[in-house]
Amino acid sequence: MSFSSIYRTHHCNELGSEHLGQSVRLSGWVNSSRNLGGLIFIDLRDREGITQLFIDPELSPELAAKAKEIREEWVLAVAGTVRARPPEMINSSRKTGAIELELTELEILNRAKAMPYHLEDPSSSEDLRLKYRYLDMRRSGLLDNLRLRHKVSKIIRDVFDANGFIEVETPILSKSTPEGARDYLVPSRVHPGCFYALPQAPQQYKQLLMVGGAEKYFQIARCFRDEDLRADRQPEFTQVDLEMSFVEQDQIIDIVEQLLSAVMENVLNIEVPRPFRRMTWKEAMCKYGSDKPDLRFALELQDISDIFKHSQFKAFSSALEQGGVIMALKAEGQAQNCSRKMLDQFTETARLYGAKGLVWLKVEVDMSLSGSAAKFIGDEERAELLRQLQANGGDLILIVADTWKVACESLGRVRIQLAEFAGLIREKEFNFLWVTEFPLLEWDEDNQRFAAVHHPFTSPMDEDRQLLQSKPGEVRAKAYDIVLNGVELGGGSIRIHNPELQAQMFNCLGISDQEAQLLFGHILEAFSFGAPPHGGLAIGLDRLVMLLSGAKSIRDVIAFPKTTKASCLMSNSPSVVNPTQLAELGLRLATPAQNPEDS
RNA sequence: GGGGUUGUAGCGCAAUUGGUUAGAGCAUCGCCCUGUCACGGCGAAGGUUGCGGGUUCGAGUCCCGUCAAUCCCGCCA
Repeated sequence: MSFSSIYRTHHCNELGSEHLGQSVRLSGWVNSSRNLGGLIFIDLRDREGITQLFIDPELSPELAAKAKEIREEWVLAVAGTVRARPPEMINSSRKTGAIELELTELEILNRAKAMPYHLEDPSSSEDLRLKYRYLDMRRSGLLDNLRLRHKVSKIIRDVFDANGFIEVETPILSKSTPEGARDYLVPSRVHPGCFYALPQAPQQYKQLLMVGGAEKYFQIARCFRDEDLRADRQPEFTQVDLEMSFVEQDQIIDIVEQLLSAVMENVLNIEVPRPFRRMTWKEAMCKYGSDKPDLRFALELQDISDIFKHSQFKAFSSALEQGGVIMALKAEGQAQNCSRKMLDQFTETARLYGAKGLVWLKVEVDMSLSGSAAKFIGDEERAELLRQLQANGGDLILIVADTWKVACESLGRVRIQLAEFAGLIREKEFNFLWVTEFPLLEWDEDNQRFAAVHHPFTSPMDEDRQLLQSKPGEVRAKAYDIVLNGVELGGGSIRIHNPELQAQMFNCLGISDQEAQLLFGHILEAFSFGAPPHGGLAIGLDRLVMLLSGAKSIRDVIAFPKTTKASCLMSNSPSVVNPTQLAELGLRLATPAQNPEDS
């Protein structure tokens, strides 16, 4: 790679003892300057590193005069001679620390105002850093994350290419569909009253590419969802999207494992054992209380309903009477470590996720039980509980009695909190996991109908097809998620390519033939012209890079992210627009505009 | 839509729990300094305590509302 131009012959992390005596040119920003009166030092920084510049005012008074006014972050082009530092002045913490550049020329390419905040201060508030994102990039390590992201994208493209995939761009101006997330809408000028939607995912296009015979498609695709944000959710984000024809689940899984292991090997130099572990959704929920379990620590939930079939304890008996379950989590040796305050926090977590409460029991040295509900537990129940959980003195037992879903999920959250508290998580591990056999449909209480867990084109498992009419809630889907360290990295499914099955699916979802035609007519028509069996998957690129870089938020791996209120502090978007723009689009505001800038 | 945290000088923080003129550091500006590397020394300037109400003789501090950032719940096929 050549850096050579009229501005520089080398970059700022390049010069060393082997360049002694050479005349070179450098350009960059002033990282810091130290004027000692009789000597002037300037640390010049470019994206590669820092080189110390040196001026002796006695030898070059005109350079010294210029250097005197130089401030942080000014842009300089300099020329000089590489010379060795005195041995005791070598800075071993810097690659270029053995040398310095004795200047013969100094050009100020640009001045800079005083920085709005200390660029290297990691405690700087995030809103300032977002407002001055371009300054944040200079020193905070953000640029390193963007480089890492570039590297990941590059490897992904290489692996896809080597496997015969074609990268295809699909439209950003797309069609709104009622399922799923809220759409971002774009008004059409030529069709007054009509709107495009920004894609939540390239889902339909990629299936149409399969009908078109592309067979192996991928795209690093921007997706848009107008929902409330989180540390791991931005209104626009990037998916590594893929789709293949004439395949079943195993071929999709294989290519994704190739992608991820290549990324791990090339980016972090970590070899990931393949094939990745697989687990059914049911097992994940029962054992870990999550559809994206973190397997960097053990701690499995256990169903202890049978032990308490005749329990006198009302919290247990009423849950069972209502068809619920009693789930338990045993934390080895944690009875002493967990203070009352900690147990209260666990209880709060369980409640946050819908549980009515959390029962905790400490196993004493004599194998008796103490804790909130100990007195409601009979001797026989106690013995059976300790036997099933293989509990010993000093263990802590946490119990939730509720509906199956609430009991598993709430205790699953407690499981994570407990692991963090007790330091059980193997932090350095990258634990990949496939979760398979997701349910196809989920009962939607609000709308009193079944809704697709994945999306309406997901194929049911062949052996469960006959349950579609009788027990829709029990049908499993050919759907699979890839999970890394408790984070859902991506998911996909084998799609329905058979028109009758698709009609049956719409029927289950309560979508009439007419509605289906209106919403999905184009894709249904496409499928009627000979659709190949196909399936695919999408990986959240932002989340993947976040995990690889160790960042706490996907904002740290996105060049210009938005805040939790979906605004950009740097450009002040969104903003009000000119009335003529609205008029052109045939739009009139029902509520007065509230420009975030004004408030 | 709901809950938590935070908001004091350009920046990150302090202010003895309601009591005099809101402080020191970094940055800025001026002067000094020959081996620094977050150089150092001396000096100056810098404030409507996010905003709006309220309680009080007195509010940065207590109360209510509001705005912003952030974390979480709902939501995210």
